[in-house]
Amino acid sequence: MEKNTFQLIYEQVRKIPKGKVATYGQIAANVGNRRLSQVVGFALHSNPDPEMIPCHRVVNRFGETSGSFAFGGKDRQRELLEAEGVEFTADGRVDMEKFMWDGLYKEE
DNA sequence: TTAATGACCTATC
DNA sequence: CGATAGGCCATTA
Repeated sequence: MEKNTFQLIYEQVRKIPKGKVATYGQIAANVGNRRLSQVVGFALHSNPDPEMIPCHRVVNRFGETSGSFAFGGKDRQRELLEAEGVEFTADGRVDMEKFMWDGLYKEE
């Protein structure tokens, strides 16, 4: 069982604590290469395992999804995050300054 | 197999 | 300071 890039990405996404959000670049950095930011989005876009891949906890650098969502709708994301305790701004974004995942670069 | 695109980010002009 | 272009990795057609 080899760990593909997708698996690594899913690992980070699953490790996101409830009530917080992480950015693609952030996850990519934790995976190993920050350039994988796009691949992270791709992994979630494909969303082969939505049951274990909380895409709603993953947002871009601005705190919002790019419009697409594999769960059922971006509106669903706001509901899910709000249910987790995440606050949203009038801009319709998540308060990254306070909810951005703290687990940065976990070097072993 | 090659080419192009992609839920991005960073650096530069 | 603001906007534009590029780049990187992987997937899909």
